Amino acid sequence: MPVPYRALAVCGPTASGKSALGVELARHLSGEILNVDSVQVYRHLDIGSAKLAEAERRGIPHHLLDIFEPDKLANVAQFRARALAALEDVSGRGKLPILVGGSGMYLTVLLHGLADVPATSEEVRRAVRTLSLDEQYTELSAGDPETAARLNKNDTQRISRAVEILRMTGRKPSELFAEHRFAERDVVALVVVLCRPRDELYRRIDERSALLVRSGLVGETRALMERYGDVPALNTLGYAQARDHLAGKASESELEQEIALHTRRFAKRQMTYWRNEPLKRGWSVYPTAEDTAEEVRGFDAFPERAQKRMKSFRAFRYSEVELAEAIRKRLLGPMTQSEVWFVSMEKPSE
RNA sequence: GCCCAGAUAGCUCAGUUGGUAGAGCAGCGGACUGAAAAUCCGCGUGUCGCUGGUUCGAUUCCGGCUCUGGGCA
Repeated sequence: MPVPYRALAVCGPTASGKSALGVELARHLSGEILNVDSVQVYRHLDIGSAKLAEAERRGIPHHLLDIFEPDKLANVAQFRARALAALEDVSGRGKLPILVGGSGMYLTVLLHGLADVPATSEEVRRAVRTLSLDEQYTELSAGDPETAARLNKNDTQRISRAVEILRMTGRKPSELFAEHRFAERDVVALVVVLCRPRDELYRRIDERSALLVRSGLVGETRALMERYGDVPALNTLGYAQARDHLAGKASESELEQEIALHTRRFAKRQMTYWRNEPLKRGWSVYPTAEDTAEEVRGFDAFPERAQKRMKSFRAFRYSEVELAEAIRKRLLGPMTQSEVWFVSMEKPSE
């Protein structure tokens, strides 16, 4: 087996400033950007997915953007294949690959691989979907009681997928996943998770939502709908709300608020992911209990009582230059497994 | 200035014939193996405006005060 690729990753919730930070770090560390965002991989989904404009990329090469057509459902397996190729390319030219994006599963799968299951078959998928959810769940319960017990009866996507795996392989998903356990180590990454106090993050989300609408999200959505129809790629943040707006379900001012609302919820799910994923994957986590680091939470936006229930990230506070220097030093040393740094920036990077 | 109505969760409100309270939205926590910006699960988070009085006990009844609407001047 070849030596694992080594990479830097910049992750964290949406609107935290990952893209801009990635570009800055690429400039300091002689790196190139590899997109790890499940919507930015689509061609023509530009405004709604908040792709960096050419000028904002500041001459840094960006890979894995615009690699799929909107009417062909992208998936994490295809992404992984393209990403490994890009890693080889960038590493081979002596540049540091910098993985930037908010799609947690895309990063997990890039680093740890996927269970050995054949690609989604449209035929099987169609056949499974002719069944009601109850019928699918019954079939799953018979074929793989363990997976049926693990999944909630309402989890349409996972139940369908599990039944597809059963039918395609004749094997239980629970066994296939147990054999794999994300045990591959094709990429060893230093994962920087960008943290912000929640009130600050939510303010940025409000601003971004307004900006998307002002920049022409509705027009972009209309054009995409006319060209491709109501494809799954448009069942995503911003586009889904713009679609409702076009269908007359929401006014323009409601649109902005709806986008902000759904974006906040998404950001919260991302924070849950990054808080909990590193330990599950066996990554080293910094800061440790011994490190002096500040707590990052929603200090100001919520009353005392709410704070008690809100988990915080302990994070190192860096300026961009200090962070780049710390990363450089770390990457010079040996790294046999991935590690994650929770980091907050001294100065907003946008 | 006077009259009326209101003041309960972050917001809009319900409720307690006197035994410290519950809905919606917002919010918070979690799951996650080929749609992951998707999909799904769990959780009320409270000085019942302040202050006296009555009472075993007041968020509830009574008085005063403050604030917010509306009306009359």
